[in-house]
Order: sequence, then structure tokens, then C-alpha cells
Amino acid sequence: MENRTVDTRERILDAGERLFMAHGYEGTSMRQITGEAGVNLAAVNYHFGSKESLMQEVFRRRLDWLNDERMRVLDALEAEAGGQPVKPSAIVDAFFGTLLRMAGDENRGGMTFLRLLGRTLTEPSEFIRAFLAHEYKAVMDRYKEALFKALPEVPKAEIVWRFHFMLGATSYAIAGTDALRLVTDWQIEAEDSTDRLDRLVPRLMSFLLGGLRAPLPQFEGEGA
Amino acid sequence: MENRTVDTRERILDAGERLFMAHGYEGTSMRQITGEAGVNLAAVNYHFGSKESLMQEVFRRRLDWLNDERMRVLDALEAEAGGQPVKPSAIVDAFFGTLLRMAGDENRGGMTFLRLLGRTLTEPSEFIRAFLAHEYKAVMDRYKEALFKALPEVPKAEIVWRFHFMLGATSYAIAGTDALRLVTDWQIEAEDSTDRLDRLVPRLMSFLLGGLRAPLPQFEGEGA
DNA sequence: TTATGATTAAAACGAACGTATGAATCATAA
DNA sequence: TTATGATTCATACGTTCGTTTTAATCATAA
Repeated sequence: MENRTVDTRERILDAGERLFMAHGYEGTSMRQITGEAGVNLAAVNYHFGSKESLMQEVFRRRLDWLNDERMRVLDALEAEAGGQPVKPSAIVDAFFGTLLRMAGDENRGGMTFLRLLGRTLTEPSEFIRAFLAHEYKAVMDRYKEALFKALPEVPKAEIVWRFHFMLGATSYAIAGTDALRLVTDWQIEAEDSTDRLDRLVPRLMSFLLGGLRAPLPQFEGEGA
Repeated sequence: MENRTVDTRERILDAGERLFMAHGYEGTSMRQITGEAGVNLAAVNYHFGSKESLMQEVFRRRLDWLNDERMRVLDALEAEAGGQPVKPSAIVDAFFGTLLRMAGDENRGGMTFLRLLGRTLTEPSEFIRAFLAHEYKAVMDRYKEALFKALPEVPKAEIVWRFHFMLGATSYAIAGTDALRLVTDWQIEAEDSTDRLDRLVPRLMSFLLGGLRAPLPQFEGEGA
């Protein structure tokens, strides 16, 4: 009794994850999903209720772990620091590094989920946006607070903006891995997929930290 | 004879631009577009041939100017430098600043087109991706070359990656202007839309330059 | 005024969509 | 073995999709 349903559910989730990543939510049909999963068309509505609920479950399956892990790592960092602020580089690594290292774990969705997440952050159907906002709120607040403490001399508004920019650079770096292959003649290096990921983490981390610690902007009409 | 068709065409393009931005390509129907434009349903196919062609025309109307302007500004910078490399900050401003300043010009699409562009870069239906890659190729190549010359000590692969990251931060900063309003309690500053744009440019520029000039990453197993 | 070509309008097309239904099939426990 | 509840299956429902068609309406030139 268990084997059949678990298999069907997971096959649907896997197919949905891959197809939503490749073609977006609106661009993916139930018939594509059930076809790729090798299950009956009615199985999605039977197991998940609706297409929207399936999409939410695709995310929840991965985000629950990711959010817990991010909390756990930050907890450990703060415990280790014992009241002192945590280094910005450690915070950035806890947030973005944890995400990127997820891509190396095929059991947690690997690159497929990461690219789905990246693209979804800028493709906000109303219900997806609301769902992601709810799922992310607690973690975002914790990390923002940590950055405020780590960079007390930087205005909070500036930190929020730069967190915003870091999210963008990261999501694009992932979601666009194939998109930009067309824009740039990607012949500079011949890296296989896992090698590219191994090198992406330090590359992106350098970039993010450089941006986070950049000199503050001068607004028009303000002095130094 | 001219007035009717030009009006209809532009009304359709304006409605398409706004709706594609708000709901994506697949999420927008011809009936929504013609309804908002106040024209007959058949008008899109009459004037543009198909929904895909309309989407392409929505982009071409804005990108032609943007690409020309980016080329023009870089030409001027290189002429001014007279054979010497152009400063990285000037190149970044020519590429990203030109884009962002477009958002202040309502005649060139303003924030609406900018957000559409930002979101489309990570929402690549096959035909859109191919189209954008074609439209952008020449400009991207010119700017990459300029950055190679401006930063001769940085490996080309690293520059390409960082250009990639900068694109992501920028597109997300624009496309996500409303998306993230739900994630963060955006009460830190009360800025109206134009004020936010005025401050976004220097903010983003500082971040991008900080990232572009960050220390090079250390890969595992490599020395300093 | 009338002829002509461009544009708009109303209506319909077949295809694909998400979802619902009821019967068939399965695994399990009495 | 049989009864039961869970799951799968084939099929159809009503809608909406992008597109096409044909006729009406418009602006212009002869």
C-alpha cells in the first residue's frame, strides 16, 4: 500500500520540479508532468489536489530542509562567537554557500531545484510569490539581523539593498547557467557540470563579499 | 490612414509590455492584451502576426535604442581614452547605468520595460531566449572586450563570470522591486518610486564595482 | 461619387487546458 | 476467500487558448 503511492508522489514531484524549472509554471501542463512521470493524468489531483498545490509541494519538499539548515548553521556561528558579531563572510557563506552546496546534493534536488528557485524568484505568479514570502520570512529576518550586527557602521537600508543584490546575483548565476550560454560564447573554459559548481561557489562568494563591503554610495547633493 | 493603425499598434505594444511584465508571457492572454488596449481581439494577429511576434516587437521597440545607446556611450569612452584602457567604473556605468537611467524615461518604457527585461532574463521560453541572445550578442561582446582591456591582470573567465553576476544583481534589483517587498518588511525607508530609482543607481553601482574588483577567489588545491 | 486598399469587427475554429467522475485494480486484514 | 479502502485508469466536462475567417467600416484617390 505504501510503495505505490510514495513512488507515484515522488515521481510526480520530480517531474514537476524538472518541468517547472525548464518551462515555468504556466508553461508546464499537467499532461506533460504526468507523462514524464509515467503516471495517470488524474494522479496529480488525487495526490496533491491541484496544480497550484503541486507547485507548493515541489518547493516545500526542498525549502523545509534548506531553511532549517540555514537556521542551524547561523545558530552554530552565533553560539561559537559567544555574543560577539559573526564575521560577514561567515554569514554570507551560511546563507548563499548553504544554498549552492545544496546543488551538489542530488538527493536535495541538485541543480534542478536550484535553477527552479532562481527563476521563480523573478517569475512571481501571485500565489507563488505569497508562498515564497511566507516560507522565507523567518530566515530572512534572522540573517538580516545578523548582518546588522556584523556591520554596525553600515546603514541598515544599505545592508538590505545589498542583501537584495546578492540574492539577484546568486539566483541569476544559477538560473542563468544555461540562459547565458547563448549570450556568451561559453568556450573560455571547458568545465563539466560538477566542476563548474565547485568553482562557482568561491567565485560567487568573492563577488558577493566584494559587493557587500564596497564603499558606500554617494547620493547626489550629499557630502562625503 | 496612418493615425488609426499607429495608435492601435502602440496601444497593443503598451498593453503587452505591461501585462507581460506583470504576468509573464505564458500567463498573459491575447484577450487580456486586446482588452486592456481597447482594440479588437484580431488586431494583434493582423498587426503582428502572432503572439510570439508581438513579444519580440515589444522588446525590439526598446532594445534597439538601448543597444545603440550602449554602443554609442562606449564608443565615446574609448575615443576619449585614445587607445588607453577605459576605467572599469566607466564601463560598468555605460552598460548598467544606461540601462537604469532608461527607467526614468517614460518614453522608452520606464520601469515597466525594465522590469519586463529583468524578469525575462530568467524566464526563458525557448524563442525568447534565442531572440534576446541574438539581440544582445554584439553589445555583450564589445563590453566584454572592453573589460578585458580594462582589467588585463584578471583572467578572462573571471571577468565573464563577474559580468554574469552583475547582470543578475541588476535584473533582480529591478524585476524584484515588488517581489521582495513581500519578503522584507520594506519599511526602512519611505521613498517614492522616482526617488527610489535615483538612489538605486549609485547603490547598485557601488555594489557592482565592489564585486567586479573583489579579490580573486582561491580554488581548492591552488596556492596563493 | 465611386472604386480601392487598409483596418476593424464579430464570430467561430480546433486544440489544449485543469479538473472531475465512476469504474477497474490493487494491497491488506478479517 | 472475501470485504474494504486506497490507488489507478480511461474518459469526459466545461473553459480558455491562439488563430482564422468573412463581412463591415474606414480613409483616400480617381
